[in-house]
Amino acid sequence: MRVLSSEVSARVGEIVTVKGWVDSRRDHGGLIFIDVRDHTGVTQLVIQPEAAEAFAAAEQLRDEFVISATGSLTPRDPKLVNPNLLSGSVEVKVNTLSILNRSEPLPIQISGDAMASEELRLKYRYLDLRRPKMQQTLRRRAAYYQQIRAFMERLDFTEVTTPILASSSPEGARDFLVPSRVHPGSFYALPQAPQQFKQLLMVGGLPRYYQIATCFRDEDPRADRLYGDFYQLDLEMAFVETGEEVRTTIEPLIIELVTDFAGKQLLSTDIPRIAYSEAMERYGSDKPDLRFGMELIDLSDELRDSGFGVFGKAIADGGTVKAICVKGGASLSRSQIDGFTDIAKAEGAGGLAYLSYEAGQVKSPIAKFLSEVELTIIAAKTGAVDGDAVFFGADQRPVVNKVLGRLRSEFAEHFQLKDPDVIALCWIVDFPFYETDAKTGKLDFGHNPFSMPLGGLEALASDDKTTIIADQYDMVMNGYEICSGGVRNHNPEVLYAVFAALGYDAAYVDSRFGAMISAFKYGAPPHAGCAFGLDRMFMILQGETNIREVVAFPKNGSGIDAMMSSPSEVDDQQLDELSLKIVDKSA
RNA sequence: GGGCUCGUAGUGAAGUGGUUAUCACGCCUCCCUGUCACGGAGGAGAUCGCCGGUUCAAGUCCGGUCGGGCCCGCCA
Repeated sequence: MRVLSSEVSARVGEIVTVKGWVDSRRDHGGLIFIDVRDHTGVTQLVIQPEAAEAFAAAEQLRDEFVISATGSLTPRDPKLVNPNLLSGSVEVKVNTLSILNRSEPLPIQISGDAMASEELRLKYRYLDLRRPKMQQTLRRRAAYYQQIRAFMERLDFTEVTTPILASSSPEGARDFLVPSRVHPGSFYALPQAPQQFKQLLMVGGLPRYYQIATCFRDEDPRADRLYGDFYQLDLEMAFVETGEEVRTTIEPLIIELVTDFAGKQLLSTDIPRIAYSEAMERYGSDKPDLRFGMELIDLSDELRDSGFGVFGKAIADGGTVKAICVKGGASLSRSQIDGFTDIAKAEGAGGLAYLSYEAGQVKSPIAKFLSEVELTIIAAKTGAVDGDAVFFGADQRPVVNKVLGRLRSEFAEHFQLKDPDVIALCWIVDFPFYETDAKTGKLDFGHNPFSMPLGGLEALASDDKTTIIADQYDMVMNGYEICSGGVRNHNPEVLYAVFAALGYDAAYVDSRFGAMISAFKYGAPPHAGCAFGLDRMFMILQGETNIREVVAFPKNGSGIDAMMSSPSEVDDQQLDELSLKIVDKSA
């Protein structure tokens, strides 16, 4: 009977068998110690020359050999206890030892503090996964899913799996296409989300649906975004007409995950609802990190007639001047400020003006352009005191918000204001239904066309379409978007009107979204829902900043799985069956 | 598609234009009966990612290229 490392302490005096990998071997010539590792920890084996066969086997052992050892579990002499091991007060005096499998020298080191590059870790992921931290992550993730499912079941949501072979939808991310053999020239698409299926389930009479759904998107990845496939907690509720009902339904799950599951401190259980426009004005972002303040202060009125040309001109051109007060910012060196200036420029700023408050003085390249009154007002409105620095953005409003929003996050990072033990949640609500494309000046959908415009047909008739609000909402966790949802537009008349506002006629809508629109014509109940990015939320709850750390087999930044060598070329015969021809392999 | 950045034994790192490229872990041989990242003695192992250039001389400087990472675009 196999005994795990976590169990050995309770088995003193028994004959036990332990199995696992050789974590380390300490050969004293006449006495050999082996640390054998399983998924619960490490146990020390002692092999003495008296057990001749076992001793001979032990002499051959190398790192990561797979072994089975049987012997008596004995307490260690108090002087020999290893407090660093859970099993450190006992050891196995081995009688028989068998080598279940051997291992070549490893291409990456599993133990020790020098960790291999991510490139190699992914190529040899099966070795990387043996590391205790990765082992723990895998099991934590299973527990995470279990807790989510338990919550959803408790609330009478029904899990339904939806097709992986689906059809291409013209909106959104790039699709992964799968060629049809039976229907040459036709393709399935892997779903970017089960969006249409879940809405059709609502039409199909299901009151509450959920699914831990695999989603596929062919878009470039980021540290917080996987390439290819990822998982969403997808849910939808029938006869729900407000986003608030969805939010209050699902909120307790997230609070539970933050506190019970992750053991983190929730900044507030009273989760704020912040309008999109307000979030942009106060935080310069639609996914603000609320663990710290540093809000954007609008100084346009105060600096309208400023002697500093950059400020005055920005306002005269219809723009705005805003500022953030960085506590302790006066300690920043010139080169550090240069670094932040580069970031500001990358976000579209012309430069980065600032005031530094030191020893009762204002130090700044621009101070000489500002009047005493202006300096006093700036200090008063931003709350800047000795030791602080105030940074300005002066440009068109969207640019200023974007620049200062980014700087707010960067300064928080620099001054370590992002407490890893605290989780701050908020809902961003009231997204604009339509947006004007900054480049083309053309009106387009802000988020997705299937959400309900607040005010319905009446609102859609408005002259300024950009004022129309969608009943749509995101949940934000520590500056990451973890959920997006909306009240769906289940009314064919309104759906046609939504597209008509952009110049698309009914025939266009019918051709693109046929199944949805015809389903809605047969008594679709009002419905609303949302979807959480499970990989990303888990990453945050685990305190990680790289999403690949919490996924067993992620692809790299180029969409390549170095371990499995995917994607890969296929046989000509396979291509023939699919009526496909590769035109240019180098392109 | 663009910007930044990294690429040196199996792994992780050091390396000021100038001798035979340094260290740790790992690997091989030998010694060692209480170690626990055991210790000791010795050894093997590097086209400094690749191509080109500057130079008397390039791991080091320059250009290109390939690969990794981060970011922008993109991700309804």
